[in-house]
Amino acid sequence: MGDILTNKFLQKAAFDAKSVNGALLKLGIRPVDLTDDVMVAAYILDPGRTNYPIDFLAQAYLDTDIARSIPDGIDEAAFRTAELADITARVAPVLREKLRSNDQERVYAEIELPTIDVLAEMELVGMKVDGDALIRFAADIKQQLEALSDRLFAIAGREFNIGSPKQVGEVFAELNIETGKKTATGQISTSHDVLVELAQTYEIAQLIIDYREMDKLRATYAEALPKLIRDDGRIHGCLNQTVAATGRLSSTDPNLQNIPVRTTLGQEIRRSFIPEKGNKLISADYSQLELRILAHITQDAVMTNAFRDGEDIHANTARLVFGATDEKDLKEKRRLAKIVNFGIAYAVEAFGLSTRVGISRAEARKVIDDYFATYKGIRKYMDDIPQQAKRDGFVKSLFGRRRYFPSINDRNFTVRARQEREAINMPIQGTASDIVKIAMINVDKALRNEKLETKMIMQVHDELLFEAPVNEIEQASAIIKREMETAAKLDVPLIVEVGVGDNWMDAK
DNA sequence: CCGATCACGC
DNA sequence: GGGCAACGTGATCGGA
Repeated sequence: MGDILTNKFLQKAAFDAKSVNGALLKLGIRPVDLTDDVMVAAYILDPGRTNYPIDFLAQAYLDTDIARSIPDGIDEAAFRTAELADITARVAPVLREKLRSNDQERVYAEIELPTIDVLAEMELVGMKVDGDALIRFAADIKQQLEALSDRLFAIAGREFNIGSPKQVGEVFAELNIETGKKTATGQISTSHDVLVELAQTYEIAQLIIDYREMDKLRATYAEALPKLIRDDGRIHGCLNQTVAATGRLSSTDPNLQNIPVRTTLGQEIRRSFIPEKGNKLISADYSQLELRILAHITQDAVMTNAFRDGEDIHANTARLVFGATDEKDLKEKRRLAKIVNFGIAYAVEAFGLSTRVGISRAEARKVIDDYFATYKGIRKYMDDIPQQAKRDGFVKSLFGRRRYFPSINDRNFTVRARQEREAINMPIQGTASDIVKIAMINVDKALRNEKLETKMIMQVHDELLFEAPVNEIEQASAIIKREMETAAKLDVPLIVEVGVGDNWMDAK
């Protein structure tokens, strides 16, 4: 079996090769030269779907159905396995031809297929987590939550379920606290933004904000993660390749792409991700990856030159758009510029910007106008892309990844506007995904070539995380930085910042 | 079981 | 006039 699977002269098509190869890797077999993964191929053809089951592939690409019943005397599992193999083999050439006619052979063969084995290996290696530290942290948090509950009940004059937005709204009503906002279902809104407003006047609002943060850390991380640590002391989650419509990976069971980093309390969770004895963690982050891609795609001269000159892009925006002059002025305006720069990639409108920056809608309108007057190429892009999506039905990343927009001509303004924003964002986020996947493939190959023990263990969209023996740190860091920065050649440089530490927090 | 709401990441 | 930042995962609530 191993001989067949590692034979380079045989073509091999699979359905969900990561699962198959992951199982083989555990047995010490490393399959090579996978010709096709029909699940991944179907994802590249239309990444907007939520899943790609074999019965869908049979129906959509072979115009056949899977068997409704199993013949007498045949084991069901065996039959379905044979059927899966049959459909996989028959659908593979059909998908290949569609990829070819879409000009997507390269994103498939050079990015997605090689990514599969990298992900299988990462899942197999996993991440070491200090479960005892998390359990201690959970106990500590729980005490603080109880103290918070007592204070909240005292203020409310009664007990209530703090975890229920509905009951929080009821308590606000009883205390004559006006939130002003309602949710889509007509309930009193207790969203974070509303609570921040109320916290100016009412202590209870701040306490609920604090409670929610701590309860999140307790339930989702401190209590959940230790249960997932396997006998090897590590968590082996899933990295999903066919979920996100833009080409990003997603992470489940558990989600290791949303480990806290922002708040002091949350950072305690991140500190529990550690290397084995004798190893360190290496974190490598692309600096401003999406904005650099935006500069490249739009060919905007001002933004492109800023990146070429190695300038601080947010400070640059603060000067050019907000007219910042002296240092003191710059500090505050840089903060605003940062919000605007991020908003632009998501096609933010005046209203959204105004609530985020804390200015009036008219002022926000002017900021956006000034922004486009400065970065003229970006305005053109924002105008062109929705038109392209309306004309072709899809837009694409720099490497040919596509996303379709079936509702971009919808009569409903909300539906249409949403698809326009998604279309504007996709080439940016999609190209970032392409580049990071290429980097993963190339770093993995380079580490292997150099016979290093350093292992890639996580990807968080613009960050790669590695675990390395202490004596390999310098060499591995150099390889990682080099391969990531040269993963794509754009009209602006790609810059990667590398950090080393004894936990994920300190490696940043 | 599922939609709504909330919170975490990029 | 409406509705209002892209992409995700997961915990919890509360009604069906």
